[in-house]
Amino acid sequence: MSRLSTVNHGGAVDATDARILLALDEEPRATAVALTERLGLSRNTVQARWSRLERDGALGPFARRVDPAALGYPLTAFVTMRVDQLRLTEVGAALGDIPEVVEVYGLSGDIDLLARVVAADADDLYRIAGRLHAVPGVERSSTSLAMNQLVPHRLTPLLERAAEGTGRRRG
Amino acid sequence: MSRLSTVNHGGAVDATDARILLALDEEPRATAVALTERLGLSRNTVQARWSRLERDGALGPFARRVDPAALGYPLTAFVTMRVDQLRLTEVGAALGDIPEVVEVYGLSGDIDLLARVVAADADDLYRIAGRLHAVPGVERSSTSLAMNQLVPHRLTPLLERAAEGTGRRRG
DNA sequence: CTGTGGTTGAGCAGATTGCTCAACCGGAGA
DNA sequence: TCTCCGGTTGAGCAATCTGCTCAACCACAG
Repeated sequence: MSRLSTVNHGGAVDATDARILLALDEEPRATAVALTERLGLSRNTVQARWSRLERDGALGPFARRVDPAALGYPLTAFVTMRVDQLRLTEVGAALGDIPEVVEVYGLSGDIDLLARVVAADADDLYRIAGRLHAVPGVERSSTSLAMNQLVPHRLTPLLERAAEGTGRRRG
Repeated sequence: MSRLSTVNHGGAVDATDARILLALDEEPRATAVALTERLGLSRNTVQARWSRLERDGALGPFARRVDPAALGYPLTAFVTMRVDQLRLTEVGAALGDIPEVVEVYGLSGDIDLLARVVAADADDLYRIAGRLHAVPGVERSSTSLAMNQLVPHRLTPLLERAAEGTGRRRG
């Protein structure tokens, strides 16, 4: 395998990939041909890399782009939990059964779990928070409502950084 | 009132939209024609709704699909912070200047801010955490490493719920 | 020097898109 | 009940794009 601008394997994204991703970020519905022109690459290259990114899992599921607010869940809250470590798996499964639980992380430190939940309104959130708290194995939980997004989700800065040394691989 | 392709306004997603989104989730590169067949809708409908979803902001930026790990940042951590409320905006801006800060929420409760950060490795994380802590206005911060994802990010359950009363309009 | 792998340009049949039009259909309002 | 309105549908068409294959290049590793 080469290293200079390699369609690398394993999950790394090189500068060219990053440029493709940035272009797609600006124009999600762009065709391969459009990227070809914008990036000055050949269509073959664009398609090969794009396919690879999609296949190698560098791109998460499409649903990540869906805005919960548009779906009818304008409220977001974070629930921190302390749980019985022996029942961690069980708790994870139980949380997974709650549709409004969007994601759950196991954390280091004195908080065991962090769950991000969405809700239709305050009552809904109250109900959901209660449901989380009631999960067997959960010893304590605390719910914080997301009041505003100081920094909305973004990866662009990192993509731009990755795109900088165009053609170069990571050191 | 809006007239331009108004399936529903404001950002609500109806059952048909949800079905389209679910289909796209299964096959992100699906063509409109493919969706047409899979969903039993006309091509016109699919295209009109898809365009609307894209334009009305029901779909977040493409970059949300990019996996930080593939980008070279396999570590995720959550940093909770208490800040000088008067300097909240200032702090937000400062956090936004740090590329590894993927998103920041202002929270209710005794924790003011929750930042999600990604890092290349432990050292990198340590450096970034330090940088957050050093932001003027930040009084206290605590970093927790995301050890594992008990529930990986997903919206499918909510989409399925929304898709259920197919043919029914928003409530 | 040679093998390897990524990139490029070319080509082609077939699929897809963007757009427009007319006809339908059900609900809201007159 | 009748009429208007907006969403849905089917159809059609030119232009574009995709999927795939090939041969030629090029830089690097061995």
